[in-house]
Amino acid sequence: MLTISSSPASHLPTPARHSAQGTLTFEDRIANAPVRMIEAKEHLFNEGDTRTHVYQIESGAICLYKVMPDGRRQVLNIALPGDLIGLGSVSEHAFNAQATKHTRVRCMAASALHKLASEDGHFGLKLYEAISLELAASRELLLTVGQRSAMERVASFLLALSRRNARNGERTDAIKLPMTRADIGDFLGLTIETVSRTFTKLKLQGLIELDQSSGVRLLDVNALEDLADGEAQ
Amino acid sequence: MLTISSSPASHLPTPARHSAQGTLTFEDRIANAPVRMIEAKEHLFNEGDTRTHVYQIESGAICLYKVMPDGRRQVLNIALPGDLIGLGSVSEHAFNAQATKHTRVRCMAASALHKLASEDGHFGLKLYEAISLELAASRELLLTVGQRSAMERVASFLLALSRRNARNGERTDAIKLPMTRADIGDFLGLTIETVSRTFTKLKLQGLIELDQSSGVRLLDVNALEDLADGEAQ
DNA sequence: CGGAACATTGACCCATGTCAAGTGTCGTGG
DNA sequence: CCACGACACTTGACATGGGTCAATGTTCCG
Repeated sequence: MLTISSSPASHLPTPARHSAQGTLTFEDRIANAPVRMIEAKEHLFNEGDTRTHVYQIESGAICLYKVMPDGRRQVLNIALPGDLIGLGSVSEHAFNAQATKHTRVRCMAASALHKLASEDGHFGLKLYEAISLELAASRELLLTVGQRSAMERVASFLLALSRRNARNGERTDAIKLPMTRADIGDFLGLTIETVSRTFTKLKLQGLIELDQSSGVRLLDVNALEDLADGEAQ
Repeated sequence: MLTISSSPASHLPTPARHSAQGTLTFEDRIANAPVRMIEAKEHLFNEGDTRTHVYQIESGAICLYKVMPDGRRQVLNIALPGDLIGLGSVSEHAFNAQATKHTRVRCMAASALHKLASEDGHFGLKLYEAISLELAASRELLLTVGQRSAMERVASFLLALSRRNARNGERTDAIKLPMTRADIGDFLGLTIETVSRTFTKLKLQGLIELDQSSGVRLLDVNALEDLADGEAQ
């Protein structure tokens, strides 16, 4: 099942309580960390930058991607509100993080996180859980990009966004795409043209409805699921 | 840079020392964990199985893969000696693990690991580091599968194995492929035929030499690197 | 209103998939 | 030691999904 972003700890209820050691919980700390605003197209960090902070998205969307010397681009994830980005143990970022729209993030110093984790095992396990969800999402995307057809990829993608909405208590049949066709294409390993053609094909088949190219209504979720799983026709 | 398997902690020197709390280090524990033997084609675990253990490979190779209902298969990683597999926080495995040849693994109960991590932050950070390397490798593979051509994918793959050899102090210009063309194909998102044709193409270009289909000699690493990075011709 | 950025659509092409023979290579049993 | 079968790999001929290039539409914002 394709997943948009890792959706870590933040989605659990986050009561303001204290851990055994009397320190603040992971959720508390993030919730009170300083905010930073990023404009559309602005980069939060680039590949090769020193990993200074870990961020949690409050609103907006951040596109995580890698580029090849000739400009080919692979989007690794599209991080949405609630998601943590920048986790990892290597001292430099291995990818770029760019806002697709006006975005607010909470910033926590990586060194502070590291210190807390080494002092409080439960805190460290939180990081471990968060990153292991990211890994699962990355592997799911790998399956999609490596094995599925264009139709199947786009169907998987739409369902992933729908599930994401479900988790946030928003409607599951109406999706607002927080990114361009180019971002979707580079996420799914397709060109803009193929993404566009695939949307129209899905529309002609009566599975979706398009509203101004960034609004999508899912008309037949079951059919989309069969498609995504390669069980169509 | 494409990486074969995550290559975690185990590659650091592993002197038998004790951590601050007087408990054994991660490396000590793994090194003394019970061994299990697996025959070629046998599964270590399957998708959906309860995550009971974390394993470290001593010898052999384990192919990690996901399958779709219709049988399409994506190999996520090919774990080699030294690698940890089965890390993650979800209670069930999200993929299958199958030996490609006779393999020895060390087994550590996941519950014990979890307990140790919650008690000793440094121990937890080790897990975090190990899994974050896996994530980086998975994302690198995603770039390869999503953006590179067949030639570029195979070149990246061979170089990944070569670097892997380098880290183990083995020769970097002679590679023994521990898996079939089918495994390679499903790893790179290609068919067996395309993998085979690509090998012969590389051979005709004088970049590699083949010995009985599982031995590969790299004749021009620089050219292979240019190829892998999309900088050829 | 005008222009830039984004999206759609069409025509064509090509890299890779599919299908179908072959050709090793290896292990087993006669 | 050889014959045989199983399996993996290679190679060829052909088909096709998705890429490329180019034109047109649409949306949005100054």
